[in-house]
Amino acid sequence: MEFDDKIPIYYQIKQYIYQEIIVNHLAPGDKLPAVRQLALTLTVNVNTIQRALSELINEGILESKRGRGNFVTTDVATLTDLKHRVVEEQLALMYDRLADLQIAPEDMVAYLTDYIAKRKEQAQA
Amino acid sequence: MEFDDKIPIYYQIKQYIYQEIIVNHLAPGDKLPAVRQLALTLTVNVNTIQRALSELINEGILESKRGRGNFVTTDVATLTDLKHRVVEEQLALMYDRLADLQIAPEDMVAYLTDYIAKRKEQAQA
DNA sequence: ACTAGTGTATTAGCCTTCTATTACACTATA
DNA sequence: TATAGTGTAATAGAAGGCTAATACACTAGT
Repeated sequence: MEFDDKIPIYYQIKQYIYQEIIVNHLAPGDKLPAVRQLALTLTVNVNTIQRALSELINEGILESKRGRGNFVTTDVATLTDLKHRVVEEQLALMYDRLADLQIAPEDMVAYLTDYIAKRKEQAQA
Repeated sequence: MEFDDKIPIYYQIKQYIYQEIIVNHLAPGDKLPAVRQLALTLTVNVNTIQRALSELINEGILESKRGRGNFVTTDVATLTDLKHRVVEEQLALMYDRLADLQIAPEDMVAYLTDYIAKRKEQAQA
C-alpha cells in the first residue's frame, strides 16, 4: 500500500479501513486480519496498526476480543452513519477547495463533468 | 488562519499562496508581505514561512530579491500552468476518493449536485 | 554613513510519528 | 496442559516539523 508522506500513516490506515467497510469488503461481524499480518501486508510496524485500530475501537467501528481478534461491529446503525459521514466529508472537502479557488457551485458540476470525460478518454488510450 | 494538524504547516502555506495567486489576490510581479509580517499574520515561525517560500522559489512561482522582498514571478506561462495544475489536482483527488468508495463516475455528478443543493439550503438557514 | 526594512542561515530544544524489540495476557485446540 | 494464535503494553531511538533566538547579508532612503 502506498502512503502519502504528508499524512500520518496510522491515519491513512484508519481511512483505508473505513473504505473497506463502506464498500463491504468487511461486513458487520467480520474478523479482521491479525495485527501482525496487517503489519506485514501494509509493511508498517505493529504499533502503527495498533494505533489505527485502537482509535477505530474507540469510535465503535471495531470491537476487540483479546486472544481472538478484531471484528467489525455488528451495530449496523454505526456503520450506516459511517458511510454517510465519510462520503459527505469527501464532498465537503472538494466543495470547499474549489470554492477557495473561486469556482462557483454551478461551475463545479461542469468542471467535474469535463474531468470525468477526460478520464474516460485516458482510460481508453 | 486555521491549519489541519495532520498536514505540515509549511505545506498548507504553499497551497494558500497558490490559491492567492490563482484567484489573483497576488498578480504577476506583486510583492509579497515581508516574511516577518507573514509570520505574524499566520501566527507561525519565520522559519516555517521561509520553508514554504523557498520551495515556491524553487518551483519558479516566486522570485526572491534579497533586501527587497519576495515577488510573484512575471512569467505568465508558469502561472497559468499552476492554475491548471492545482484545479486538476483537486478534481483528481475527489475523483479518486469517490472511486475508492465505489461510486461510479456518472453517480459522482449526482452526488455533487445533491450536495450543492444541501449547502444552498444551509446557507439560507 | 547610518538606519530601517528586507531575505537568509544556524543552532538548540520540543513534540509527534514511526520503528524495533521485548514482554505480557488471553483464547482455542491438539 | 502445552502450544500456536491472537491482542496489548512499554521502552528506546531515529526522523521530521515547529518554535525561539540570534546573527548575518543586502537594499533603499535619509
